[in-house]
Amino acid sequence: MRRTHYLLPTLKEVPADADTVSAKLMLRAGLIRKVASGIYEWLPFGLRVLRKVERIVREEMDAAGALEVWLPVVQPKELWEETGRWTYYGKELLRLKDRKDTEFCLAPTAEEVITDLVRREVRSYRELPVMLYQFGTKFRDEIRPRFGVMRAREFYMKDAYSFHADEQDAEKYYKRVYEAYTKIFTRCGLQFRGVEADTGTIGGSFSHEFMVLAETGEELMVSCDCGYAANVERAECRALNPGSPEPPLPPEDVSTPGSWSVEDVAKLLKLSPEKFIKTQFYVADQEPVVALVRGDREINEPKLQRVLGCKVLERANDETYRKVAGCEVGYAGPVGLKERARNPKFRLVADLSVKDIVNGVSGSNRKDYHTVHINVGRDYQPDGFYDIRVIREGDSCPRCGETVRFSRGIEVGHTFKLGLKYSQSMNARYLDEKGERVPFVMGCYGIGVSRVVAAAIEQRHDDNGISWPLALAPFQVIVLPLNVTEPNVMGTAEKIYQELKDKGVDVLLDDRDERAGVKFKDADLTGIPVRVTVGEKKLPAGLVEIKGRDEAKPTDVPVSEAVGDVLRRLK
RNA sequence: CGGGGUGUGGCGCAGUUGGUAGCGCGCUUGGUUUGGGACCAAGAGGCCCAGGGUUCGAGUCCCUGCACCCCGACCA
Repeated sequence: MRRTHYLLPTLKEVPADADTVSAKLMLRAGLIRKVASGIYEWLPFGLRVLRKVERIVREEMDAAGALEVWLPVVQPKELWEETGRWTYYGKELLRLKDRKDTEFCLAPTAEEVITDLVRREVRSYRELPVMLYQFGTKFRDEIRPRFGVMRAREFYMKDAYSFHADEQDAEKYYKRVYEAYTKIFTRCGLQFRGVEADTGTIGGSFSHEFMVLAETGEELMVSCDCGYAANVERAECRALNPGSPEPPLPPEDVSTPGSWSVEDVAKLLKLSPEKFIKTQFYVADQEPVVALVRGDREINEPKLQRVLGCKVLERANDETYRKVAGCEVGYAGPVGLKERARNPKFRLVADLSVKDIVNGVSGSNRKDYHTVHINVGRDYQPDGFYDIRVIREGDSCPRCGETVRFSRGIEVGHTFKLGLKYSQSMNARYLDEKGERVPFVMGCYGIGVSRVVAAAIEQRHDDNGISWPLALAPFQVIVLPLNVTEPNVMGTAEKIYQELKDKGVDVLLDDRDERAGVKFKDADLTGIPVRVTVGEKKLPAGLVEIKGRDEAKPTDVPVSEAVGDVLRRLK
């Protein structure tokens, strides 16, 4: 491609509304332009990258036995009502009406249509398993779009859905997709990690997120040398090391007027927050629940929800709190709670972190008083000890016990074992060997294609601009004649350009009549991996300069060997 | 949805007590330059977000919208 015939509008200055590095660079390097909040145009240069990602994803999905389909963006209300998501999905679902006032939505995902398709077309166990996938525009009406295309409202995604006769087959297939994802992100040249993720309200046994490692990432995860890796939302926690042993003392109420937060009371009583038992109130499917966690820790609500097995988990309001605790908000504690409670019908669950607290401190269920020297078993007994807290710096690995490491990442892929959620609610069944109609076991697997592009930049850039991994680079090579009016220079550049093109290399010839500095700056900004510079300085000696985007200095190469040298670099 | 901010050539911004709009970059033309975003000269390009009001006169003051950005809440 010749630069003079290629729309590549680079910017010296950064548009004021770009927030992250990748958003700034995508605008400056001419990949995208913004049309509205969270809605972008992809220019030729950006689209090339998107297509490269798409191609890798497609090849690996095909290799994993998935079949590509094309599903509608505009989807009828009826299907979404079948699963309850027409109401449940909330405002993120963009709804619209056609001229006859029939209601539709713009697809944020495609479980409904795909399940509908498969229930109509797949009838027998003989046809299973079947995995279908598509690339398509998704629309999620995010409250606050940001980070450029990373959290956009309209984005490009690959979504795959598999249908199986039983759990085992679904899990087998799940692993296959996991491996395909690993290949995909490896081929993309990204540093990434597959981590255990929260299965959320959907349930099921498996969910993994694929994170591109980047300091600026939105997601926080833990990992360990033993191979354990998980999103902090999901990461399992062990019981904590008990402090130095001490004899249990008799419980005692102490006056703490006006202080109720762990922080304030700890200061007042000159005790460590680790001695505290924090008492939090929830409502799980209408039923009140009291959860205990050590004073310096936080309840992990998704975990609590899973332990309780409830559909909806909310923080209790003040009224519920008072009703259950029988006291002012802030002064509740586990001791005598069940006896004091006006409505004793609630569950009391404790995190593993409170199990070993000796002579602990908590609210006394009486305003302005706390109880000290509380001990499990003697003073209170929860219904059970569970892992319901958020993992924290310094915690140990749930597998091997070593201290876990924390890192940040960008979620680019998510694999999910759905189970029967959609097949049951949509009555999608097949006939098994015994002639019985049984629901499909399903899995779903997404990759944010447009997000991969942003993540690659977020991971690989420097002060001068982008540095594309070879596999994603819009052009692999840029040929830079420094003076296009000099026939020797231009002729040599043309020759190298043509030869590379003939070899099937994606090559850009910067044939603009611009000063050297402008071209160098643009080459760096746009991040093309290999640069061939043809200039009057070295050409009389029969040399051109070849430089990798991340190399500090160019290498002199004889003109005759230039193409060969470039090709070696592309391997 | 709550709080805050910003809307002025393509981009980044300035615009005084209200007097009819400017700078830098970019763009066009000519010249000089020519190895890391050159210089000189001459140009083109504006319904100052929209609507209403105050005023002899509004980019500027006052209402009302809208858009965009930031923080939070929400959602997963």
